[in-house]
Amino acid sequence: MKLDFSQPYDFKKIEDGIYRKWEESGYFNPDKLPGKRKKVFTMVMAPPNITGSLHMGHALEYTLSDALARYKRMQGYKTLWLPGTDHAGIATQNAVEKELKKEGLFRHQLGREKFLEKVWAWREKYGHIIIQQLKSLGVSADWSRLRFTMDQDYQKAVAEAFIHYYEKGWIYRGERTINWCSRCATSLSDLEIEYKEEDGKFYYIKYGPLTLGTARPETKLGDTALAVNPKDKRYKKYVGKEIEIQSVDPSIPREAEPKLKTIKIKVIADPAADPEFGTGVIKVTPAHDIADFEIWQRHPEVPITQVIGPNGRMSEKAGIRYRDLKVVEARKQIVEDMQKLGLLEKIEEYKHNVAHCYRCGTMIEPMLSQQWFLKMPELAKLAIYNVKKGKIKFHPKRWEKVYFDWLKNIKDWCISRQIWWGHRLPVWQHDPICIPKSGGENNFEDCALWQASLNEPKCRKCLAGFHQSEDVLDTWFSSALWPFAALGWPMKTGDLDKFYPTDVLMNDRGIINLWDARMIFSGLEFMGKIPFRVLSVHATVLTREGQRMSKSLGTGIDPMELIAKYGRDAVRFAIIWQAMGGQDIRWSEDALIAGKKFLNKIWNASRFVFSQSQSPDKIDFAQKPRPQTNDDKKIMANFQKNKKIISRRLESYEFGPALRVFYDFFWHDFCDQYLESSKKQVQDPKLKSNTGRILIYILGNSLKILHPFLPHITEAIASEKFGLKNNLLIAESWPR
RNA sequence: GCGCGCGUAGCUCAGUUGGUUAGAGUACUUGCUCGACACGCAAGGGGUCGGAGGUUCGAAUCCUCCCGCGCGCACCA
Repeated sequence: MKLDFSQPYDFKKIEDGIYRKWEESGYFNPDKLPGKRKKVFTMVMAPPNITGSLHMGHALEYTLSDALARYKRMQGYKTLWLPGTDHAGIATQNAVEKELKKEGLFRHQLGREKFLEKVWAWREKYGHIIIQQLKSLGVSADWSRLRFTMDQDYQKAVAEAFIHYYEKGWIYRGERTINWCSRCATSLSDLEIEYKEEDGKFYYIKYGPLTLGTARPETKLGDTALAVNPKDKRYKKYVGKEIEIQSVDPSIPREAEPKLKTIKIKVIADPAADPEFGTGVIKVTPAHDIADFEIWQRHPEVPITQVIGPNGRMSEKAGIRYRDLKVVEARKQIVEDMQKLGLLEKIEEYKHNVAHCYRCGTMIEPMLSQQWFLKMPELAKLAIYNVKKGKIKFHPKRWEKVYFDWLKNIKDWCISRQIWWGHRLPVWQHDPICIPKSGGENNFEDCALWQASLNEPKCRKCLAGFHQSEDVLDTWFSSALWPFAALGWPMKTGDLDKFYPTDVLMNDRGIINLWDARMIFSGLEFMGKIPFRVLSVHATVLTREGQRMSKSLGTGIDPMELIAKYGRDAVRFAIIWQAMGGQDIRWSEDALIAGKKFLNKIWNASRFVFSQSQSPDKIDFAQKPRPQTNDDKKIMANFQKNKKIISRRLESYEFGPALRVFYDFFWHDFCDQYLESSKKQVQDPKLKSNTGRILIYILGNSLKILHPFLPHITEAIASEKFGLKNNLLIAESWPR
């Protein structure tokens, strides 16, 4: 490629082709970087989902990471930025199911194996799109080390981790009321649900002598007790007694008029009942409410009735009157029935937060089911201790609080999911568990084994045969191993030796607990070392109006469109320009204009400088010229000063301020002032050649400093016009 | 309910431990096509720094309260 400085700056002509040069050089691979490079710098990329296409959040994260990686590379570090993609269990499965639906297919019609074939085919087809998009941003990751969280080796790592926990006795199987998404047909952890405030109704229902309030009257069919606060004097006389109440008879067919039925229900005392709220009486529905389940654990004598099925419809046990109705339909029906029978005292309007699936938005149905759990107390302790001791630094520090708050009140992690796409649990089991329900933790040893210990394919207790668990692991269980599993763990690889622990992890605040915390305790547990030294939590990109960018809301901005319109470097400029710290960014198109103008400025300043030296060869700019005039002294000193500030800013992950400082120097000090005075200086034969050297020196070194931010234009100019030790700017050393 | 963050020029944002006429980008006004660049240069208009108190010789910067916006967490029956 030949640069034509007689033409105005055109990003299309300049940027294309640069990326290929870098890839061909091999410099993204730390082992192929020139020079001695004793110091090592490592980052792992937060692996994007294979379902995804690049959004502004990615563009921000990867641009900042890339700037850091390039800076460190130039600083002489053996720099590894390890890329990958995530299989993203539920998200990907949903995407493929949607695709199938277009053909009128449903995953159960295909069966597990066929369905997984479809997912792999889908991954082949779409999984690389995001990689291409990353490349068009200029991401300097080592693609030769690209990993996928469902690679063969990675699957081994996940199984190894599971077995490790299993042998420690930290994995158990239990029957619990968990968050259930009836659309995805799987359990979800607490971190995988989102609350939305919704208008609802609050129903006051007569229970014999008592009245209680509830937002979910349909779960009344699964009530097995009433609870009051032990200190509540109003209800003291009922505690421990069974009371007789009139209730709706669920055995009357739906077509017929509702009838009353007399049932008995026990009143228990439990601190979970708040005397201040409602009437102070609550119904206990352990199978469909997580808080009620916890009450049940304190009162195991209370029976459990499951009246809602995994499909989100009322079950057999709800009685023929309600059976098969969707939850909301059943609610309508039972309210109507109770009204007719005079059981409903009053209805109030109220607002409350309703849980939804974070992947598909369906309302969460708490549901009793058998799941696998990982005990968290010891792991949480490790994670807290190491951050408290400062082994891992959070930037900005305030995010530590979010991390500590979660870990301090940690609950055991529900790690099983009832989907097909993911890491299948390496356990062989029979269903249901034959140990009697105790409410506590089930001793599952007799009911499940991991493969290696499976010499007796029958349960010692009930003699039932074993089969491999149908469940897969929570996606985050495998992501938690990323910093070391991506480097080859559990094998003892050279990479693991060289590159673990990593230096910096950069990501959005939304996954501090979902991912970062889990990497921290996993790293400590399996490697005995923290997975990264610094967690840099970057801003979230919002719309100009301050809304969340989202495809479904139509508020998203596609970075690829911006790149097509403004070019890669201009988009990077706009991102970094606005990345002023942890503060959220209200995306402003003005920054793109500023970027465009700045690139034009660089181009034209270069044109001027090169017009001063007609050397046909590549120009040497390594020699530091001696300043002669006052203007010479000023520009040389200013360059030194600003270079130092940039380094300091970058070391503390202040990308925006770093860029702005140098923008100011380059535009005003160098172009507006020195370039202008140089025009006079070159008239003087005594100053002419030295002035030329200063122009070259400042320009060449400015391109170096701007390279982490604007890699394409700087590389294009420098690698063509300047004599570089390794032919490319990317492998040059940072100015001294 | 608890916690966190934010409210500074029309718009998007800086403003490091309190200290001279509060800055940048963008937009706007005027002049300038002089051999890097009109995606430019030079000059300029525009802010009682959300509000009210307080500390101080001095506060956008520290303290208290209030108002507005955003986010996170909570056993929300």
